[in-house]
Order: sequence, then C-alpha cells, then structure tokens
Amino acid sequence: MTLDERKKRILWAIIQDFIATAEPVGSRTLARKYNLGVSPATVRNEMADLEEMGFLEQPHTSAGRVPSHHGYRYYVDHLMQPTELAESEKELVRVSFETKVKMISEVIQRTGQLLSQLSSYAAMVVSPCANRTRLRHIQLVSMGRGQAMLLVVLEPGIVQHRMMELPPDLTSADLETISQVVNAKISGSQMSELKLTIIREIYAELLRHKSLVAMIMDLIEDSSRSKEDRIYLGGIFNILNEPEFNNVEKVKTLLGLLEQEELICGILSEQDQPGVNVRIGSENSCDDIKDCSMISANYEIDGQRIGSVAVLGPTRMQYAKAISVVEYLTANLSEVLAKMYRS
Amino acid sequence: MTLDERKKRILWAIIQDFIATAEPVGSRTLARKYNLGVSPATVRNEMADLEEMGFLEQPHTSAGRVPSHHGYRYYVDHLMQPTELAESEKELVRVSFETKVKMISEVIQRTGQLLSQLSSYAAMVVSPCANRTRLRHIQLVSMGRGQAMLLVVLEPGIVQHRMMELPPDLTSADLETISQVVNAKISGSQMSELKLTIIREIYAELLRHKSLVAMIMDLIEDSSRSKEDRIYLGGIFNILNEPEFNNVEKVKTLLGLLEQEELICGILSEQDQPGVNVRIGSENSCDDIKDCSMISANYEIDGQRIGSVAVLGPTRMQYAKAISVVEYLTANLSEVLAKMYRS
DNA sequence: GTTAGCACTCACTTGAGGAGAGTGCTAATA
DNA sequence: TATTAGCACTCTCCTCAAGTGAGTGCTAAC
Repeated sequence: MTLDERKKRILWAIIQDFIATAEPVGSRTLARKYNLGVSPATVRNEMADLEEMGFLEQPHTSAGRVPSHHGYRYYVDHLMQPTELAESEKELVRVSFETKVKMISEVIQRTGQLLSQLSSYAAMVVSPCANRTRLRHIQLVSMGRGQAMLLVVLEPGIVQHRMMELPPDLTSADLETISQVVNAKISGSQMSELKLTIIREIYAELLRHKSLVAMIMDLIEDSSRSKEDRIYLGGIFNILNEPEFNNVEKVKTLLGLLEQEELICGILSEQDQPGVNVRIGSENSCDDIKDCSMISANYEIDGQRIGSVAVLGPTRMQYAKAISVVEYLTANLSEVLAKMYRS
Repeated sequence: MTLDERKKRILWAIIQDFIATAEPVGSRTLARKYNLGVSPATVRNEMADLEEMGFLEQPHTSAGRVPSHHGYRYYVDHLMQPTELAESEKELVRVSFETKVKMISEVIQRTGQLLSQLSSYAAMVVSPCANRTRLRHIQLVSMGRGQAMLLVVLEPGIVQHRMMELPPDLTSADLETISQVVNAKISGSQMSELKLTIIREIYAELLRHKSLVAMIMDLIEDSSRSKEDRIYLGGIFNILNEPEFNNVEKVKTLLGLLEQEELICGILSEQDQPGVNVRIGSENSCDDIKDCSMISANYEIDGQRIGSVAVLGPTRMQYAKAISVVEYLTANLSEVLAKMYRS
C-alpha cells in the first residue's frame, strides 16, 4: 500500500492535528493550517480516498476525520519524524541518574518517574527478573526459635529472601557450614546448570543435613523463578488529562488492569522486536487497552534482557516524543545498571 | 451535645439511608421506610433541629438532607452498631493467611487484597518499617570487580541491601572476616545501642579495614532508617464505583496523591489512638482527601508498632463494615507475623 | 407536641429551534 | 484530466423554556 506524496502529506497533517487537538479534523482547517497549497475540496477528495484505504475514520457523516489504528501504524512506520529530547530533558535524566544510588529499586523507581514525567503518559517498569541468571551467593541466617532466613543473591544484584523452619538440634555454626558448602558449589553457576550432579555433591558433603539441603535447594529454585518481579507504576493520573479518559468507566477498567501485576508483566514480556516496540490500539493483546497504545522496550545487561519499561497512553499519542523518551531512558538505564554491576 | 432518643433514631436512619443510596434523604421516604411512627411533618421538624445542631446539611433548599462530617462522627461514636464479619468472609481470610508464606511481602500483599475486597474501598498497607528495630545479621557478598553487596537483616525479618565500592586489594576472605567480626559485635543489638564503644571495638579488630568498616556502619545506619517502606495499594478502582467519584477531576487528585508514597506513609503514621482510627472528611490532615474517610490501624509484633493498614473511601462510607474489616485483618496480620517471626 | 394542608423552591428532564462545522456532489475551470 | 467553487444536506451540540416531581417551611387545626 503505497501513498503518493500529497496523500502522505495530508495523512501526516491529519494525524498531527488530531494528536494535538483530539478533535476530528476537517478539510477546511487542514488546508489552511498546514499550507497544503490546494483547496479544501481537493483535500476532501483525498480524505475520502484515505478513508476508503482504511487510514481514516469518520465518527459521523458530518464530522471531520479521525485516524484509524491503521493510520497511526502508517504514521509511525513511515511519516513520523523522530524527535530528539531537549537538552533540558537530557539534563534532567542525567542528574537523576548520576546521584549515587545504592539499590536497584531506586533506579527502577526513578526511571519510572522520569518516564511518566517526560512522556506525560502512564509509565510502567518491570524490575530485573531473576530468571535465567547466575547465582552469586546464598546465606542462611538464624532468626531464633527454630527458624532461619535464606538469603539468595542473584547476578544482576537481585536479592531474595525466604523463611524456613529448622530441625531443632541445629546450631548457628551448622548454618554457617551449610552456607559455605552450598556457596562453594553453586555460586557463579547458571540456574539451569544446577543439575543433579552438583546437588549430589552437596548432599555428599552434608550428609547429616540432607533434608535441610533439599529444602534449601527448593527455595533457591523458587526464588530464582520468582514471579515477584516488582513493578513500578507511575503517572497514571497523567493520562486522565487526556480527553479520551473523561469517562470514569474507562478509568476504572484501566485501573483494574494496572493492579494486576502478573498481567502487566505478561504484556510487557511479549515484545517481538528488539529495540522499541509500538503497539497501537487493537495490536495490543489485552482487550482492556484496545484503545490505548503502548511503547515498550527491554533493558539489558551484557546484551541480556533483564526487564522492560513501557509507556501507556491513548492511541492518539505523541508517538515521536514517547518513542524517543522510551529509547533514551532504556539506553540510560542499561548503562547505569551496567555501571552498577559491571562484571 | 446529647440527643433525645427520637433524634438519634432519625439521625441514624438518615445516615443509614444516605450510605445506602447516596441520595439526599427526604422526610416522607424516611418516615415510611424506617417505620418511625411519626408523620413526615414531625420528621421535618426534627431534621430542621438536627441541621441547626450541625449534624445535617442541605444541598439546596428543596432537596432532602445529607449528613455532615459532624453527623458521621456522631454516628461512628454513638449510633453505629458494630458488625461482625460473615463466616464466609472470615473463612476467606483464614484460607488466605494459612497457606504457607515465605516472605513478608506476600503477607502484606494479601492483606491489602483482602482489605480492599472485603471493604470494597481502596486499601493501603505500609510494610514493616525497619526503624527502631534490632539487627539480626549482616553479610558482605562480593559482586566482582571491586564491588560488594551489603545485606542487612533486621529483626522482624526485613532485608535490605546496598551496593558498595571496595578497595582494590580486598579478597573474598577479607569480606568474610569482616562480616563475621561485625556480626559478632552488633547482631542482636538495637540500632540505638550502636554506640561509639561498639564501633571502636570493631575498629580495633579490623584496623586494616578501618575506612571500609566506617562505610559499612554508615550503610547499616542508612538501611535501618530506610524510608523505603514498601507500600501496597489495592482496589483503587473499587472506589470509582462510588458516585462521589464520578468526576474525573477528583479521581485525578486522588491518584496523584496515592502515587506519593512518602505522603501516604506520613498520613498512615499519624494515628493518635491505639486500635482502629477513623478520620472523617475534614478530620484528615491532607487536603486532597477532605471528602474521604480513612479507617486505619497499626499492626504489631510483641506490642510494637511495625506498620499500618488503612482503607480509604468516601465520607459516605459503610463505617461499621469497614471498621470491622480493618480490625479483623490487623489482628490476623499481627498474628501471622508473630507466628512467622516468633522470638 | 403532632399532624394535615398548602404554597413555594429548585434540580432535572424533555423537546424544539438554531448555529456551526463539515461533508458529498455537480458543474465550471485551467 | 485534475482541481476548484458553490451549494444543499447532515449531524452534533448548545440553549432555552416549559413541565415534572421530590422536598421544604409555615400555619392552623387536632
């Protein structure tokens, strides 16, 4: 489906205008405002063509035109000119990221804040997922009265902890020994490499505590596959400024959706393309956001995907801006994390 | 300010009715629906009195009456009959809490979910704050290339972690030694007891690593006073069902508020009474929720406050129900945590 | 002290009319 | 042949007036 230059120009202008005003765009306004050099009548003819091709829609007979999802898609793929962030915005990101952070969760939170602030849409950040990563360290800590805490440190600096019951006759020294033996065997290994052979070796060294070790291995397994990816959501109130969310019903649906962490994780993990993904309206797999667009990207350490960020807004979205914000922040986030956990 | 029996009856009926219908209550309906045994005219007279006393308000001259904040306060203090949770609801709580949980954050999350589900308002839970608590364990874990992670385990099972730079010549064994020495000295002590004497002793034993130890002590201090209380928010979409939130502006204000974690923490920590606190409308310190009511309570371990839960809804709230939900869940939460960390 | 009756108030609904923005079609023009 | 001016038509939205209904306050009777 290839469009001639004038059609492109007109489609571009319509989308541009609609994004800015949220009002159906008429031929007269368009011709005047965008200096198209042709009369409204000509524009009308072109618009009728574009509508027939599926790029535009008409809310009702005597209204202007509105871009269809299809139209937005064409815009994003062919018409939109990428915008760079303003110097002041870059500066803001730089300042936010350069102050010394001590925990991964802080970085995540700041990214989310920046994301929503710069894009003025809702932001979502999934914190590094522990899956498919290396074990760094485990540690048993006695918590008194027959209980212990198992600390599991995974490679990009993720810490998980689990409580466990202890057999009555165990001493703190025992815990320390077990920690050391298990550490010696497993630390640095990929979760998937935690094969039976290693486990057997541990059993062999810790015969006395066989059942305890089994429990520990289970808990390690459990924490490494933990779905408890923390999600940062922010700036939801931002999108309430958009006229498409003037309807409380819609807001309710959206909020209900956003509260379902697993669902959000799922949506964010299904990114087909490398780099920035744009899902427009019905391209979203989830019904509740069929009239939203989502711009998402993965961030990585050493080229390995460890989490995602996304921006959610109405289909009538400032695509160019949102895309560059997501792009810029993902790059920066990857960089900051790499610096934190260079290895 | 004492009311005769009939006035009490009428005030009670008005509030009851308004809570149920969200419509201003008229004399006719009231007299009929609640079998007051007097004519609408009499009810009107009483209503006029109650209005003069400040318990009722009139949206406009020819409308029915609506309870004022003052009226709700009287209702909560004197008129409301406490409701007990239904067996099925208790069962739900029991089931949710009895399945084995491995982390404190799971319990928090479930509590929040139950809170919003049972009350059908928005729920907030502040996770255990590390402040004023005992140190259980610290552990240094090498993260490669001159970096280490400091794990700090605090008494009720809170885990914090911090990244730190290491001097280049340090070995893993050094880290282990330092961990052990510091642990031996400080574990079990209250944060406030971490006086200079102890720190001097540690310095004495670890002369070679003096500056590193100083950094560690700082980070321990930092994590114990960490404001990073995690907040669980849930069921916000619930309150969008209430007619008072049909206005998108209000929703926006509320969402904006709820995203400010520190603010929420602040609001939740200012509970004057032991047990369940009820803040009605303008009794709330924060302007943005001047037309909401908040029911909150602290949960504890060993009688010590370690966090709070709250329910937020319109002033036209099912107080009796909400109060009993908060009460029941706080008690259960305290119990579960005590069981998890019995000491 | 209670009640019936009555005039009055005020929000909300309904429907008609008009304004305005925009369209599609046709015929004239370059 | 492509473009444009002109025009009738469509449809939403705003406004305004009239009518409806729930509720009130006051007064006089019980």
